[in-house]
Amino acid sequence: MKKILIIEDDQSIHDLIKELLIEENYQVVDAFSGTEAIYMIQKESPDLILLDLMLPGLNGEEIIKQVNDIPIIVLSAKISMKDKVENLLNGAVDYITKPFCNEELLARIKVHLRNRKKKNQELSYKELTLLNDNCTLLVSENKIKLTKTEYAIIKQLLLNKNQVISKNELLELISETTEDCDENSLKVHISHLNKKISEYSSLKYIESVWGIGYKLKE
Amino acid sequence: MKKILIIEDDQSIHDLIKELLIEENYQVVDAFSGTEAIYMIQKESPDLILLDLMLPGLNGEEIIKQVNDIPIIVLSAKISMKDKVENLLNGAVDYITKPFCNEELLARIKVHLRNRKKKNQELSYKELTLLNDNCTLLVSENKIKLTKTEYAIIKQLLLNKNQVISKNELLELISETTEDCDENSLKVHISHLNKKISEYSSLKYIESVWGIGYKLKE
DNA sequence: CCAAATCTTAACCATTTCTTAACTGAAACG
DNA sequence: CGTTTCAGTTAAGAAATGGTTAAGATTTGG
Repeated sequence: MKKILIIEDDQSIHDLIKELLIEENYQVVDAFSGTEAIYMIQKESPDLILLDLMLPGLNGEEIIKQVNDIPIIVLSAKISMKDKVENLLNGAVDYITKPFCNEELLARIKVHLRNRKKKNQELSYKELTLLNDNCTLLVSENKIKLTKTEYAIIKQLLLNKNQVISKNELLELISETTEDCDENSLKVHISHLNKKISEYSSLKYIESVWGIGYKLKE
Repeated sequence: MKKILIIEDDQSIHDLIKELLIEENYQVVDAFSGTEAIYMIQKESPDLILLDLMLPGLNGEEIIKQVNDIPIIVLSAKISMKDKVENLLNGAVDYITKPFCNEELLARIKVHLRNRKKKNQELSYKELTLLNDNCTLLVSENKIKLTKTEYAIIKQLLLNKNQVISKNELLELISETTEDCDENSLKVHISHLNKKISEYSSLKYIESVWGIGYKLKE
């Protein structure tokens, strides 16, 4: 499921686009100002960005310059050829003038998502780095091969660093990967994980919180 | 120097565009009919195609369907949204309605050449080189003949070297070539591929990642 | 329309991973 | 201090996955 960031301060237009995208089964994240946009790009790393040029805070042109590897489609009421050409040359991949036709927007979104593979973003915490390949954990440069369940578990812990995850929550979160996993099975997986990590690190990374669940050691 | 193919039967428009592109230091090749276009695409393998839809011989829509990995910008007087959307979905990367502004055309050409540069990778890896003929893989000078499904599989693996591709993803990617392929069938194809490659190489190139998918051996 | 090439199906076995369950140790609590 | 409950470790067996092969179905090319 592809993730699209809508950067648009006009609430009604924003909602309109959002509804359209959700109907087409895209995951949508929102930003209503330039500064919020930069934050959301880093936090969510969307697959594609729809950008209105006139924004409070940082303006659209600045955002285009700061983003490198996510396709940006500019949606703008500015129809001057100078704007259009400049933004395309600066890094936008398309420029659609408002008002636009929904079908055309959707078609152009598909064009730019086509063939694009999701960016390789890595999760990390201290010496640990989880690669985006579903099976590798780095412990300070050393590659450890994980099973898909172990990968799912450490991924959730890394996504929630500094927080305790209850065992039920964790089981729920990994249920897509590993269906029939109960608490007993979970503690075996955690044990395996700690054993694998301890081969390359003196820290015991996964800590249990008595009666509640697990978290990464501080 | 990038090579652009202009497919346009109207001589005056054709010349206009050609002049514009040459001024911008592009190398230009010409086609004035659909059939000539197909011939020129094979002979010249241009980096980008500018395509007028209404052509003698094969029409533009057919050309779009036949071309896979060269970006096509449609230039058309047809302004109906249906045409626009259909052609974009069928494989065109952009659609500019005539009459158009020269600067916009140049900007959009740059956008799509830029995209292609990022995407375009050599289809080779260590001793392996995949020829562009849909059926030949070189293993250090030795030609191996592949079936179209085997070709599609190794192509996707080469396009995603250093990454694990899940079996579902792989099935999705080759579905255009081979429709009714399931996981069982896939593992047979992979087995055949490894067998063929192993005749000329001691490395086992296609590695399975247990429970996840496949990747090329590091 | 036939022969050859290719693809899918299914069975077999080897391997990896997961779960189960028993045992041991530690924390909470009266 | 002893009991209870939870956590960690371990090993064994169950289950799932991958590789190989061959047979039959389907497609392709002459």
